[in-house]
Amino acid sequence: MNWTQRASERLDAAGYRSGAARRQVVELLAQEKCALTALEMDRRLPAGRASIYRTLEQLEQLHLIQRIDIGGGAAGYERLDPGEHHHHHLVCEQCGLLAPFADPALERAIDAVSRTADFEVATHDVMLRGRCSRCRAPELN
Amino acid sequence: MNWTQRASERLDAAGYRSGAARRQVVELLAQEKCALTALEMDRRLPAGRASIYRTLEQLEQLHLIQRIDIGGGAAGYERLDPGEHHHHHLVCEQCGLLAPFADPALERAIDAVSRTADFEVATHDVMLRGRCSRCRAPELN
DNA sequence: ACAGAGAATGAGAATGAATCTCATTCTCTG
DNA sequence: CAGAGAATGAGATTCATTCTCATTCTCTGT
Repeated sequence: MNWTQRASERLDAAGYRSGAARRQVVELLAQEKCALTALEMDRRLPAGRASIYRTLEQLEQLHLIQRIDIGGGAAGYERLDPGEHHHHHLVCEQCGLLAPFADPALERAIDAVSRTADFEVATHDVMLRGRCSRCRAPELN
Repeated sequence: MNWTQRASERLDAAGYRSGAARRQVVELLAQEKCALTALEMDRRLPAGRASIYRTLEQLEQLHLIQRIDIGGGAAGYERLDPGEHHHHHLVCEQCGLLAPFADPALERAIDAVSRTADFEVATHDVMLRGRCSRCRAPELN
């Protein structure tokens, strides 16, 4: 079963109704490999902004997508597949390139802090910022 | 030498001129213990918004303050002292409480990833989100 | 001291992201 | 297949941030 099907089923099960806008957003997210911003979706789809944000909110609540903070006050959204494991991102401050990475030691350290803290930790974000290899080789641009 | 002095000296050395707005921002940041948003500063100071943002940009460039992303599309700024060691934050998603924490194992894991990555990593952010102990004990509110 | 070059300031307009409003359209259920 | 009420989307609104530019202020050189 692919992500599109899983998402539709879970949305239905949660009591939401199916509509044109929701289908468009789910399909776009299903195709895309990396994170997309809400306004980028608004540009690419005929659906209205409000419906796009509403759908993203529902999908996030059901853990079907992950919202990631890509500097500049904007958020990106990407598909969350059950098999794929949890990962974080490297962002190039020059060109905006987003690259995923995963590291068990990092996750272990975060889990340890979460257990110790006087907080009920629900989620965490890690973002490494710098320059990608492309931007470090200016003669290529 | 305190932070206010250090900041003023470094700003002067960088070629910026001293003005009323800059002094106000530096003094406010010097007093405050935790992160402040730019608009909070705008509310508390007679200085204009534009000057506040300009000063924050200069201070950040000189590593005299640190900009931290406190969800909701807003940024907080806090003083960076040379002696104090690097730390991250826990944010309460209910009341917005910001609490600092530091963890050597976490830093080691991040350094290891940074070395391995095909990126020249300059900075990193870690944010743990959840509910603070106060918000978990609703009878107290 | 002080004049002058040009940096700093701040009021308000502009931009960008996200949220809200509400009349209309569409989906399911009975 | 009718009706209750959810979904939709155009546009207004809010909030953070950035930009513009006329005015004020800081330094530097004399």
